[in-house]
Amino acid sequence: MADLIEMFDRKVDCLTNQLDEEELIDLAELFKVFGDSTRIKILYDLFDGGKSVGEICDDINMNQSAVSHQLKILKASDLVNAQRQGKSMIYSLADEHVKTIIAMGKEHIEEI
Amino acid sequence: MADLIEMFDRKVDCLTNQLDEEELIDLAELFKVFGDSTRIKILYDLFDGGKSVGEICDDINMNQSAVSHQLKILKASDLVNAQRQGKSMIYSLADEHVKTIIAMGKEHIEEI
DNA sequence: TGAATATATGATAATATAATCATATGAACG
DNA sequence: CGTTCATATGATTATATTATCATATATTCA
Repeated sequence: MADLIEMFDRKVDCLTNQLDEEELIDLAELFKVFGDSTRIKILYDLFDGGKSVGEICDDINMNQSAVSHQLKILKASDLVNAQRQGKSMIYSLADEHVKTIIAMGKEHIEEI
Repeated sequence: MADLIEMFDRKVDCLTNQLDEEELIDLAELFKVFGDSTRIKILYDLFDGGKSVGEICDDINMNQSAVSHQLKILKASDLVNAQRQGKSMIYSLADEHVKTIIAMGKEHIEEI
């Protein structure tokens, strides 16, 4: 029941386009995840499809432990999915939002 | 709505112009600015127009010094503009990108 | 000019974050 | 099983960040 009420509240928020304090805090949490160069390199590296941890390490030139720690954060934020394939773990972008969010940021930086 | 989708597609296309490491670091810097709840509250508070520091403090319920420090960071990132009006400083969003970036984040959060 | 108001700034302390190192877990295969 | 390869995790340390406090600067107006 609480779920329903919460869901309803979210719909209403969406309609009125108002964000309450808690949502703004969640938003900040989300952007904080994008706000680290290692993580954003990982995300960008995954733009062209799923990759193993080892491949990511090679691509962005960071050691395995650092990458693994950051992948954990990305996964906890639902920005990437993980899937085992033999000895490897294949990470991939969770959805298209990741791309659009990065695209928006890029646009701002380029001062279009 | 179709306009929006079209716009996002264009942005994503824009991403095919590859980002180099330095640009990715700049991007992370930008998102880091959005990744703090005080700053994002300030930005959101400015959605409906320019406000003085005092008004912002009241709206988001933070003390003047904290707000001023964060406004400085927002200004350095070109996310807000400042303009003196008598004894007050009026801060306003620098451009529409701020709104679209926040809107993208909101959409991601709501779709989980 | 001097008081009052609005904002900015510098120093500090508390907290958060990320890379590194060492080690643990898990899968494949002889 | 035991070894090897791939990834995850925990502890530690170095660095970054933020709110707070005290104070400085800037503007208006009597």
